[in-house]
Amino acid sequence: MSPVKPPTENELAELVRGAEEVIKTEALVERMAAGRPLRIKVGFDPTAPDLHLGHTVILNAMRRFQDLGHQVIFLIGDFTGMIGDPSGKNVTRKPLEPEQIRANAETYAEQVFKVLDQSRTRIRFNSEWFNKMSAADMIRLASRYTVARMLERDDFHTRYTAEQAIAVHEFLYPLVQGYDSVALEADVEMGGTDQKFNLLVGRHLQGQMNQPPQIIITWPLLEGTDGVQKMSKSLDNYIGINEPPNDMFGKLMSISDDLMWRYFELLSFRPTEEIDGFRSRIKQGGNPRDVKFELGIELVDRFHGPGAGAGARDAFVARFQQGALPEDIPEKSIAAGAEGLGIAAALTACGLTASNSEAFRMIKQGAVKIDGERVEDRSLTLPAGFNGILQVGKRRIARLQLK
RNA sequence: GGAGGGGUACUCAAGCGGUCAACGAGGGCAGACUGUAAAUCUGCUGGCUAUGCCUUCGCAGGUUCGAAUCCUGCCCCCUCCA
Repeated sequence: MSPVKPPTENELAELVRGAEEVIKTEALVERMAAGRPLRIKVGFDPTAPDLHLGHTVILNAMRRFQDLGHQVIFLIGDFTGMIGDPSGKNVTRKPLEPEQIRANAETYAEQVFKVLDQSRTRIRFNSEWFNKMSAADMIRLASRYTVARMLERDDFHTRYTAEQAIAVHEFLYPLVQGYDSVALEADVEMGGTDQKFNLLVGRHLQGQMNQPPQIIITWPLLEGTDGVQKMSKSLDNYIGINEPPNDMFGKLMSISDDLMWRYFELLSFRPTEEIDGFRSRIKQGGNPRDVKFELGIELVDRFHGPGAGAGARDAFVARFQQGALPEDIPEKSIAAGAEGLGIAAALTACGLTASNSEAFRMIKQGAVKIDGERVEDRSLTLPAGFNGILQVGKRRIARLQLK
C-alpha cells in the first residue's frame, strides 16, 4: 500500500461531519499522521441486506476514509447473527445456512458499492475466527468483562430496570463484536450511537491483548421520514436505496424542513460551505422546497445514476404541481359478469384497499375517485366493460378493466 | 424450590359477569390547509354476501341465559427470597 498523506484540517472536519462522538480525536489525528492506510472496521448484520438511507450515513463516512487512502473492512457478523443484537425484541436466531449468508453478502455488495470504493474495501465474516474457537476460548473471552459493566450498557440497563428479560447469551454479543476488532487489528471502528458500548468493549479487549486500542467514531441514527424515530423498515419510515427514483424523490420531498438539514449534514457529500449557502438562501426568502429538490436530486443520482435525479424532479413537478397522473399506473384486469362489479370489491381486488370494509370506510371519507370523480355512493357498481382509473387518496392508484 | 405480580387489538394501556368489536394515548390511513411539506384541525382505524351476521382479549377446557371479566389445567414474562 502506498503511503497516505495526513489529512488537512478541512479534510478532517468533513471526515467526522455529523459524527456524534470521536474517542479520541487526538488519537485519530496521530494515527492518521503515521502515513499508512488505516484499517477501518464496520460491522453489519447478516440478515438485513435491504439497505436504506439510514445505513448509508456510515457508508458515507467509510467512503470518506477511503477517499483519503484508507482501507475499509466490511465485516459481516454471520457468527454474531446467531446471538441477535440485544435490542429487546430479538431472540437467539437460528444460524443461517452458508448459502444464505453468501447470498446476503452478495446482496450487500450490490448495494454498498453504490457508495463505497470497491478497490479499498474488504468483505470479511466473523465466523472465520469464531468457528475455530473452542468453548474454553469462549469462556476465557467471557472472563475479561464483568456483569456489572455489562449492565452499564444503556440497553441492558433500561431493560433490567424495566423488568424485561435479558438472556445470558446476550452478554456475549458485545464480547464477540469486541473480539472482532482484536482479530482484525482494527485501527478505527465506527457504528451507530447505539453501538458505543460494543465499540468500547473492542477497545478494552484490544488493550488487554496488547494491541493499540481502536479509535471509535459513533454516528447518529438517522431519523426516518417521520423526523422523530430512527429510520427503520419495521417502523415504515425509511427510504430504501433500491427504491425507484420517483418514490425516493417523493419521500424526500415529504420530510420536514428541519429534517432536511439533518439529511444534508449526514447524507450529502456537498461541502459544508455549500450547505450553509442554502441556509442563507432560505433566510433571504427562498422556498425551502427548492433546496429540498437539490437534496433529492443528489441522492437519487447517487443510487440511480447521473440524470436520474433531474428526471425524478421533473416527474414530481408534473405530478404534484401540475396534477398529472403518474406514468406507471399498475393495470389490473378482472373478469366480471354482465352485472359488473361492486366498487368496494373492485378497490380491494386492485390492491388499493386491504378489505371491503376498508374500502367502504374510504368511500365514506371521500378518499375514493373514479377517473378523478369522487365516489359518494358505497353501493355503486362498476358496469361490465368498465375501464378507468381508480384512486384511493393521493398515492394509491390503479387502472382497472372489467372483462 | 418458595412468595407475589403480569400476559387485552400495530404499540402502550383501561376494562374485571351483560350497555364490549372492547375507554384513552401513540402510530397508521383519509379529508381540510399546503410546498404530496412540517405543524394544525376533523374523521376513520377486525372481517363479511353489511341497519344484520361472524371471529377476537396468552392456550385449552368448564360454570352461566350470557365471559376479556368467574373456575380448572397448561404455556410464557417480571420481581423478591433461596
